[in-house]
Amino acid sequence: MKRYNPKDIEVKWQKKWDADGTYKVDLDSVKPKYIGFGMFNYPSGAGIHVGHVRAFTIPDIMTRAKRQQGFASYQPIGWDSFGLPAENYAIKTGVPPQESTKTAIKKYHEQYRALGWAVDWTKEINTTDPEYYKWTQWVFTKLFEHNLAYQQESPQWWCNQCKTVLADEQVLGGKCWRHDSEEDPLVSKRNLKQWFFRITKFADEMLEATEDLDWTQSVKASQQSWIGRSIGAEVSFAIEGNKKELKVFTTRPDTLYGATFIVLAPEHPLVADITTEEYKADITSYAKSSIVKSEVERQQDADKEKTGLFTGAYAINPVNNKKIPIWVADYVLMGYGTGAIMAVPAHDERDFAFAKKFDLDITRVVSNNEPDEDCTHAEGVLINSEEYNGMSSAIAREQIVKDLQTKKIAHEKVNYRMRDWLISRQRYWGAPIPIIHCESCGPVAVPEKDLPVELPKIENYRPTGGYVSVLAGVEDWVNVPCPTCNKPGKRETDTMDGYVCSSWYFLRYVDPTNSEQAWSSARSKQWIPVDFYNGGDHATAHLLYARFFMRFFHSIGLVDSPEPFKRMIYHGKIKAGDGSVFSKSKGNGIDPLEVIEQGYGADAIRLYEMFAAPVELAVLWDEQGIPGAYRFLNRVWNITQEFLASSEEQLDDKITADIRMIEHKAIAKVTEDIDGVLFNTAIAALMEAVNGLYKLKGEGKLKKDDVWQSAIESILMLLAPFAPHITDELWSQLGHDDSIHIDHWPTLNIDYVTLDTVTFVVQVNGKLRAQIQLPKDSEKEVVLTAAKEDENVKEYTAKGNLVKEIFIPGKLINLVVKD
RNA sequence: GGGCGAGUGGUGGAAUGGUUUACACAACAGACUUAAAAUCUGUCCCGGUAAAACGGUUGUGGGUUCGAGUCCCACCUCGCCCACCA
Repeated sequence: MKRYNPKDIEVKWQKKWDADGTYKVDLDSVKPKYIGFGMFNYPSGAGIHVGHVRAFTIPDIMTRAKRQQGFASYQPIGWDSFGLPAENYAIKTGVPPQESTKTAIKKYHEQYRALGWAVDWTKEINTTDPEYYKWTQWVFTKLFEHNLAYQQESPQWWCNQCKTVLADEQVLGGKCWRHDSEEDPLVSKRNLKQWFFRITKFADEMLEATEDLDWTQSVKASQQSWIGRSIGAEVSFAIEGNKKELKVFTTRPDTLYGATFIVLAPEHPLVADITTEEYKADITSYAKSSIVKSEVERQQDADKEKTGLFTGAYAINPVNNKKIPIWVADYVLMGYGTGAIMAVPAHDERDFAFAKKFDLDITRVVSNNEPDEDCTHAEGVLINSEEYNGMSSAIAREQIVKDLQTKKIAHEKVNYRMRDWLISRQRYWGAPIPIIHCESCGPVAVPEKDLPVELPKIENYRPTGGYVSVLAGVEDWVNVPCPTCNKPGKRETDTMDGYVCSSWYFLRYVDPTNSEQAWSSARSKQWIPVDFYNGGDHATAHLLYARFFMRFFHSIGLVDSPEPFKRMIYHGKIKAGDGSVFSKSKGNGIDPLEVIEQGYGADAIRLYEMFAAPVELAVLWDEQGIPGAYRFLNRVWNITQEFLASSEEQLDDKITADIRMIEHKAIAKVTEDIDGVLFNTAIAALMEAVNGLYKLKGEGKLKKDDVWQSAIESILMLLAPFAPHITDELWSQLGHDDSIHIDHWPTLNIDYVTLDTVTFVVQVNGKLRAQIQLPKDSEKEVVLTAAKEDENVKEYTAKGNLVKEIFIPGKLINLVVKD
């Protein structure tokens, strides 16, 4: 009997799949389509560890199952290969990122193949390939054409280690997303002229659509909180002795009578204008230090003592014409709302803390159950608000805005937490922004015929130290004629945020070699949205960006769907046994190739990782898990060998029914669970089926018979998405010439899993007292009679009077007994 | 502080409002073996019993129900995301 040895079979099948093009999809197939994959991978020098295996096995199973079920199933592959690690490596070693990226990708190829992931290598893409970033640049020019890409000078996050600005979404807890460990410093702000994409234009649409997405709930919640819509009003306050008006945003216009002072952000343009001579020196230095001080330091600690200064100026509260002081404080942020607030200390904790510290008036205007001396955010009934007294907060809120609106003092306003997407990066290893600056024409997009704007090869990658990229020093690249007027112009020297490349790649996947267009509409129509997407890291920003791009493409008729990903799973991380995260810096990542080399094989790693827990949950790496999975595969192998070696013999009806029951229960459960991405229970069902067959084998009932063959083949087909190598091997040993992975999925026959006789549970007062075997469709009276005959049931019903019977057909009867 | 989610054996985890603990890991026992590994078979929530019966048990307390791990309310703990966003 042959023994299960993954080393013998896995490489053999990987080669055969490659040679046969088993996973090559025909993009113009007439079969129903299915496309699924994990989030774009960055090919780092270290390769993948066992944590990544989970991320890529999940879509592998989904697309494999669909391929077996007769779909044109496509698991694409590509590399998100622009980025800082390769550039930093170049600075250190002088090896061009073009080369180190290629080397890294090679290692990934080896790992991906060894794990048996069914990707279509013939359609591989790579963001650093000029043929790809040509179209990334084209996307930029389209956005520019539609006024959704613009330049603006403003204070921006600056990571001093990356030597570049960062988008809002790339700052986590005040630190750069690439430098967020404890020893890393906070990012700071620099006033720079930068390129932005107007993502906020779609904020509302995206928010509305989020609820209906078939995505992991926590990811949807993240999307919603990032977009952060709040509905309120913008109210204008007159400034005493100044013609200009001061606008504030508030979500609580019902508390307007309680606004006892105004607070401006230190950067607010009116600060210089209104500050009186007496306070000018102090205010100027406060504003200066606040602006230089990173905004994160200002925000970091909500419990921090409030700081601020009086400007000497007063505003007039439009509802009661009261004179209220205008202050400057760093707890008000220029980037949100209007950069100015009406402070209502009685009903806002921050304003309350500020008022207490600087001894400002506190006027309660909402009455509720909260104690008077505290600040309360809760709603209630208005007091101290003249004609609005007695109104509920909700009604007053609308009424006050309505009344002020007629005087053009206020109007309803919706605000978003999300800011426009800053995409400029002052680094070399990115896609150049395809803009030429011309003195007479301004910024001009590079015409499509001149794309791509290729990255020039350079010798020294070290950033200049200023706030520009090294590209600024490549003179013969920078100096080009203006495409419009032909006068001398200069190229934009910033490159694009890597997220730009990864926000549209799924469209390139469905038309990877198109040299005329980024993608054809026929292809996007057929294949997009993506049926199945999964990821586990940096998901918020990437998903927002990809959704934004799709909405933009949709708005100009380039795609049919406004959403990129129909179904999205956010899987939990795999952590080291001690609970720490696998990481390069810790050096605790386990290379899956090592585990394969130990002899367990790729199938066992895959199976273990899918079986350990539901996909959304974090999992601690368990050394014992792989041998466990290997043991199960071994049982599958051995029973197949024993079947092949067994003697032919007719089975009796009882055994036939038992085998079919085992087979079809597994078909029903595994098919359903894969569809629901419930892999751990699908695998458990397969184990149960194999255990059932082993039991029959132990009783000497394993014979060479069609019923046995069918059961074993069904189990192999159901196991194939999880363990592709062993199943294709056994499939061929069972006499098949074709691959198990294409168009082979067992069909459920419901009759085989329907029993004529079932176990009825008999309860007395909800407690189990007996189990009786009866025909499945027995009437209540029959079950009741049988139940009453049971000795144990008799004992309990004798304790009182039977007042009621609850009957669930085919399942249960509950006798309710009372004294 | 806000939002989302979760608390079930020694462990990872199962469970359409209907037999709690499927499947596995670890542990223990038996078979095979000179022996070990591998493999096969069995035991495995707590109390109770020779074995059953029986009683208790899904973070805590209450509620709805014939019946609650599951639904509702309050509380405790943990995880993730957001957070001086007006």
